[in-house]
Amino acid sequence: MERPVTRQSDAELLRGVALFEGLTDAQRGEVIDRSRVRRVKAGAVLFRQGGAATTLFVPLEARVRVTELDPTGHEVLLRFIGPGQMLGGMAGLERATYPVTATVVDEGRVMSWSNEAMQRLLERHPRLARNTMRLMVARIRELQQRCLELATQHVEQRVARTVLRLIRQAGRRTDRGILLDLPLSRQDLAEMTGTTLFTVSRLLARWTQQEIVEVGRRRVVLRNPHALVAIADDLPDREAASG
Amino acid sequence: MERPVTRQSDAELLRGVALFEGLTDAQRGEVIDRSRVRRVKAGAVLFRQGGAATTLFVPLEARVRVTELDPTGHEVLLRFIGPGQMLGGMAGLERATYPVTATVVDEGRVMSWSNEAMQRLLERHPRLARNTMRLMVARIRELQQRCLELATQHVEQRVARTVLRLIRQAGRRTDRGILLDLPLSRQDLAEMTGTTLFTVSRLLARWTQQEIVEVGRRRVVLRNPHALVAIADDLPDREAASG
DNA sequence: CGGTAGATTGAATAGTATCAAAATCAGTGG
DNA sequence: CCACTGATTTTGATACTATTCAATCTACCG
Repeated sequence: MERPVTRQSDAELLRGVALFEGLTDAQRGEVIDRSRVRRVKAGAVLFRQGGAATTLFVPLEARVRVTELDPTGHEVLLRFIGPGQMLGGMAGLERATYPVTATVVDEGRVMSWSNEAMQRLLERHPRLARNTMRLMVARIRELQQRCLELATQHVEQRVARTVLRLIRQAGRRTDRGILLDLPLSRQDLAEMTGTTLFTVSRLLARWTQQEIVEVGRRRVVLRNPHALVAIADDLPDREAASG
Repeated sequence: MERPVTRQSDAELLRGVALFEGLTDAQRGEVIDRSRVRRVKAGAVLFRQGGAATTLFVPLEARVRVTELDPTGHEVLLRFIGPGQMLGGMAGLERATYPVTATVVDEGRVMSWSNEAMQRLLERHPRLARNTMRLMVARIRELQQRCLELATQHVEQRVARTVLRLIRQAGRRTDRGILLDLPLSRQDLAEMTGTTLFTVSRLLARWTQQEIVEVGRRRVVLRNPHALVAIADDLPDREAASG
C-alpha cells in the first residue's frame, strides 16, 4: 500500500547507511531523488540469478537472503543482507547478469536505483564511489575468509563460526540467551556451511546436550557463547561450560 | 639494475591493463607520474599478511602468488596475479592491513602507487574508479564461485577445475599438450583446493593413467582438456579418452 | 485434527585425511 | 662424473569424518 515517502524521513534513514556515509545533506537529497522506494513482502524475489543486472538495492527495513544455485542443482546460501547494507552491487557497472538470487525474508521497504542513475551518481560524487569500493573490499575480505574456512576447517567449526557470525548480525538478548532473530532452518545452515541438514541436526543436538544452545524449529538460541567460540577456534576446551 | 623507464614505453604497457582501460593518454601519463616502478626477484615479498596496507600494485611482467595463513597455521593459496592485474586493492581506501601475503614467482617489473596517490587519482578520474569497481566485482564473483565449489563439489572436481582455471590463465601450447607454465607443486594445488598433497598426488596419478595429463616435478601438462572438463563438471563421461 | 514442512535418528558407506615409509628427482660440490 | 643432500612425490595402511538413504517423529498451520 505504498505510503508516500517524505524527503525528510528518508534523509534520516540514509544517515545510517554505510553506502552514503559522509555525503552532505544535499548530496543525500540527490541520491534519494534518483531512488525508488517500495515495500516488499516476505518471499518476494528482488532479482533472480541469471536475470539482467539493472538495479542496485538497499533494504531500509527488509532483510534479504542471497543464494546461488550451482549447475548441478545444489543451492548455497551466501548471506543475509540487513537494513542499510548494499545488494546487487554488480549492477550500476556492467551490462551483466546477477550471479545470485535475492529473496526477501522480512517484509519492509527497499530502496533501489537503476543502473544508469547509480552510474551518474557515482561519477558525480567521488565520495559515493569511495564508499562503494570500501564496501566491496569488505565483501572481498569476507569471501576470502569464507573460502579459507571452507578449505581448512571441519564442519563443526564452520557451523559454529556461521552461527556466531549470524548472532553478531542478527542476535537479540533474551532471558534464555541470545536469540538468533532470523528464521533459520537446518537446511539453511547446511547451505551456508557446505554440509548437509543431517550433519547440522546432529551437531545442534550435541550442542544442546552440552547446553551450548537451545534449538527449535527454525530457531537457535545461544546460551554459552564462550563454548561455541571454543569450538569455532577448535580449542580442545570442551567440558568447561560453567562460567 | 633499475633501468630507466621512459614515459612512452610504460604508457604503452598500461594500454593492456584493465585498471587503466579507457583513460586518455594524458590521464595515463598522470597515473604513471604518480607511480613507482621497480624490478622484483622471484621469492621477494611485496607485502605480508597483517602489514599496513599502504600500496597498490600492478605487475608489468612479474607474476605473484597470493596466500593467506589461517590462525591454526594452515596456508591457503588464493590465486596467482599475472601482468596487468591489480593487487592489494584494499590499499588506497582504508587505513587497514593486508589480509594476505603476496610473493613474487617470476622476476619482472612491478608498478605501485601509494595509498594517497591512488586516492587522489581515484577522486580525479571517475573512469579509474569505475574500472576499479569493475575489477572488484569480478573478484567478488570469482570468490563466490570458489566458495560454491568448496561447499558443494568433491575434491576431484575442485582440483580439475583449478587446473583448468590455471591453464586458462597460464597455459602454453606445446607438442605434448598444454603446458601449465607455472611452477606448481602438489602442495600448491592442495592449498588451492582445500585438500592434501597426498590426495592431489593420487588424483594426478590416476589422470596420468587415463592419459588426461602428464606430470612431473612441479609441472603439469594437459593432454586431454575435454576429459578434464568432464571430470570438473562431474559428467559420468569417463573412459571416452580417445579423440 | 489431519496434512505437511521441518527435524531427528540409525545404519551403512564413501571419500579423504593422516601417518609412515620409500622412491624419485634437481642441484651441488667433490 | 658421481655421490650427497634436500625437496618433492609416490604409495600403502588405517582411521575417521561426513554423506547418504530410509524411516520416524514433531510442531505448526489451516
